[in-house]
Amino acid sequence: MSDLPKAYEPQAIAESLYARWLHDGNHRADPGSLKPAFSLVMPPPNITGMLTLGHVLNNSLQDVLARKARLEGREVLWLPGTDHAGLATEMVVERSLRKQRGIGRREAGREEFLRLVQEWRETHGRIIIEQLKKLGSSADWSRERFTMDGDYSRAVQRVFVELYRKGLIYRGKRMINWCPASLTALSDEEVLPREEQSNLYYVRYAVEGDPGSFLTVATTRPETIPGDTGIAVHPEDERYRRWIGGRALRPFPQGPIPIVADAAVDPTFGTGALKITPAHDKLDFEIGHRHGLPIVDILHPDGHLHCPAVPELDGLDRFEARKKAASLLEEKGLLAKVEDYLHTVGVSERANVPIEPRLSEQWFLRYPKLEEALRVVREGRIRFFPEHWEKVYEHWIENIQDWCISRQVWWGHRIPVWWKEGSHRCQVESPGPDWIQDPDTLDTWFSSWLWAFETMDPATRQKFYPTSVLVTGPDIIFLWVARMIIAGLEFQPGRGPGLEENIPFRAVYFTGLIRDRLGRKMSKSLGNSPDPLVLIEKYGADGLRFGLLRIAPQGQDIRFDEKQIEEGRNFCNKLWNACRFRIRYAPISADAHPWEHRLSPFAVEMLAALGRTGIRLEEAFAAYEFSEAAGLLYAFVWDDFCASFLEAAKVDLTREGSPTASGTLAAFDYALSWTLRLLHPFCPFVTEELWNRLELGPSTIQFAGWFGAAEARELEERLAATKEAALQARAIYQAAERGRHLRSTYGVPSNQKVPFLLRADTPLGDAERAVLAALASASEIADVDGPPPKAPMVLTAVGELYLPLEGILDLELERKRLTNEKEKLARNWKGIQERLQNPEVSARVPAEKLEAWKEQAKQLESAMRRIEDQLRELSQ
RNA sequence: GCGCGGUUAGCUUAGUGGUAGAGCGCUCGCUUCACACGCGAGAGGUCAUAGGUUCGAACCCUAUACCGCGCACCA
Repeated sequence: MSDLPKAYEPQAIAESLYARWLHDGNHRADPGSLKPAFSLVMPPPNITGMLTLGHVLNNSLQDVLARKARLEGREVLWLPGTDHAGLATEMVVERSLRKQRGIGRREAGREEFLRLVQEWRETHGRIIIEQLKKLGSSADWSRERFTMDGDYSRAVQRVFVELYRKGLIYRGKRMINWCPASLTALSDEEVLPREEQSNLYYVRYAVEGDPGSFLTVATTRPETIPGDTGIAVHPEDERYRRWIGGRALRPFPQGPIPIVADAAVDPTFGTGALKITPAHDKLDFEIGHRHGLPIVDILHPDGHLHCPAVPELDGLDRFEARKKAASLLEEKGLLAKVEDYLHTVGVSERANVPIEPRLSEQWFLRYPKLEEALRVVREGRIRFFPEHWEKVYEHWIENIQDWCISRQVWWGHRIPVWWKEGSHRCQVESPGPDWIQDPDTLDTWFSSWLWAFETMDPATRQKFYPTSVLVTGPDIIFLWVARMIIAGLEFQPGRGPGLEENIPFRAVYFTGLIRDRLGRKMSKSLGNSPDPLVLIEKYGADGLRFGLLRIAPQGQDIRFDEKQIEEGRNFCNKLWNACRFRIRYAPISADAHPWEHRLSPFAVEMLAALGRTGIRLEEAFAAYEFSEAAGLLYAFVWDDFCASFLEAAKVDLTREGSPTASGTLAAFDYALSWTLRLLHPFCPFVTEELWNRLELGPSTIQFAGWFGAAEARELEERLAATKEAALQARAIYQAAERGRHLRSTYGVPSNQKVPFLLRADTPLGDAERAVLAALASASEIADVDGPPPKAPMVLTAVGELYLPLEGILDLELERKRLTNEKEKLARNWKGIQERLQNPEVSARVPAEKLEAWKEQAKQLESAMRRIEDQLRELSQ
């Protein structure tokens, strides 16, 4: 055990510690273990992903849970992996293909393109995994899974076949969300609403057989006019009633279209007349369907117009066409007016372009087990933290739509359907050489919804499924969380048929979103997302983790500020230096029993604070309040342990023949040993390093036990007889603080030792007096019987403290200070008196509370009297 | 439009009925023998607004405003 470097240098230790943990297999989960199980599955990051602060937060939280569980003696499985992210990866690879060879995936061909994706995945796909290791994540990397692994892929296909046979998966021609940039269908959940400033065009349609009459329609999309096959008005709308059943003239290509009545039209919006383009709008499609209107598709899949009948528009991009259509209308005198209009458009999550509602033949899933999915959450078998996400979940389940699961994407799980001469078969293996497999792949989420159990072999499932908790962001509550619950209930991977055994997790912890200092979302384009690896480089993984977790309250977004990470690092350094201090005194005891020694009041008080912290920590963890837990530990280490106890210990340890010195060392070692373990989940590296350097126990801290509520209570019981001592320690700390206030008020510099005088309420022992002197930087603290002449005074919990320095007393200042103090006390006293004298209060407030107030008033009175005495003294 | 959160010191926030707490930042003083990634002291708040309940409200209720999020077929 040698002296420690002056400051904690995270870079120097992290790598080798992590390598040792891996080498020793410390994070491997053993399904055969007899220990109680604790398990998590890591939300698999995309293979295109780079580590973001969101990942840091999410994985730090999981690591805290995993490491705490190991310390508690549980068998932990934290199962990691990556997600193939069909569309995202395909876009990334296609982009680089275009850049390098100037061709798209279609020119390259399916086989060649997939080869390139594989290649890309091998070189880039695990970057984020390596980054997670730098964070200290204690996942069981030997079990790393990938959603395109052979076994996993087969499971995805088997599940498809199973659901198909149950009649839950079907093929249908429906209105779906089409992404014109990625050229694929999307599910409703992958379409995000975005507010856009656009225009509302008022277009005049001539009414057939009624010369000079026009029906004006308000639309945001004049470019879809060629696809109009009708006009709809509300059946009760008096303005248009006479025209129902008639026809209007479509401006281009010119032609008559029927005017129909439909209750879905809102007569109060726009003009109350709606142009019907059944091929390009969901509502229009429904109305068109009801009235037997033809469907005219005027868009190519890529969003360019396909309408040879209107050459001016044909081939234009949809946004170009919009402008062109407006000017065509203008020319024809059919554009009544244009208004500015703010509205919401659906945007493709990945490609970030407005989606097109499009009629298309796709595969759909009718969700099974919805009743049960609702029930397991309502009945608390799965608990959400924060709780309010339950409502969001319920609302989604109750209004659920069939899931469009096919994608016109190559990178992904190929749909297990085989075609021959227009007929198809659904099975995993090919039915024969002349059968052709469906070209489409499955939505990536159709594979991730199996993640909680298809990543586990039977033995692992037996031990670890259902998992204990899922830590994830609320942005994927539908995409992933809800679907995983449904999958668990439907496929029943658990030990038995009960709901309880098949839910994928018992709790879901939703993290907050990390925003920048100005409250904006982190995004690449804003350039406001710091690189976590740079932060790790600067502050260490421990500093980053602790700093971030301390400011991440449950359920609230986090405003990120690098200052807070700096604080995390400073905290680690504080801990480091407390250990550095300890090493200099005496050998450390790995199994200290402070209660077997004679203890100073300061040691008692610190141990009591440890006990309090332990109990509150347990409550915080039970409620998944991680920032609360980190805050408790921060306060204990910084305030109770370092600022108070350690400073007092300096006196005890340097006093010749102090009878409490051995107790102070024992208390130090005992508290430090537990503190390191309590902090280990938050700061794995520095705690492991210190644990080893101080030789506090076995070769790794990771399984060294946990200071839970039971241990905390046991400690409190052992200290029960010493409550008085703890109070005394607190009184001395308070007196020292008041003394420093006096010094500061009179401008005595910190480095100048000055004598104090004390009129003590009860005699003060030498040891306590020495600590008070040290904390107040006093050269001595001498007893007096009465007020010394003309010396500034403060009231303290141990008596009146005077600073009797010749010539420094500023009478005016001192009078003002004391008068202010008295007034403050008086205000306080008055408030209590009013309460006590109010008959309604005494009638309602419990007696013990009244007693406490009376006691408080008495103390205030005594304090005021003393200040008055002093004021009188000064004016003599 | 409906629903859910939030609004406390310059910033980040704790505080679910009895005199508003912390960290950062700021000001001042300290190379005090663990730590300047530190130590000490101080200034700084009509708890978003308006009503209500209560002896008493940051806290409970009702509106309003602003911010964020979810949901929704008003073109």
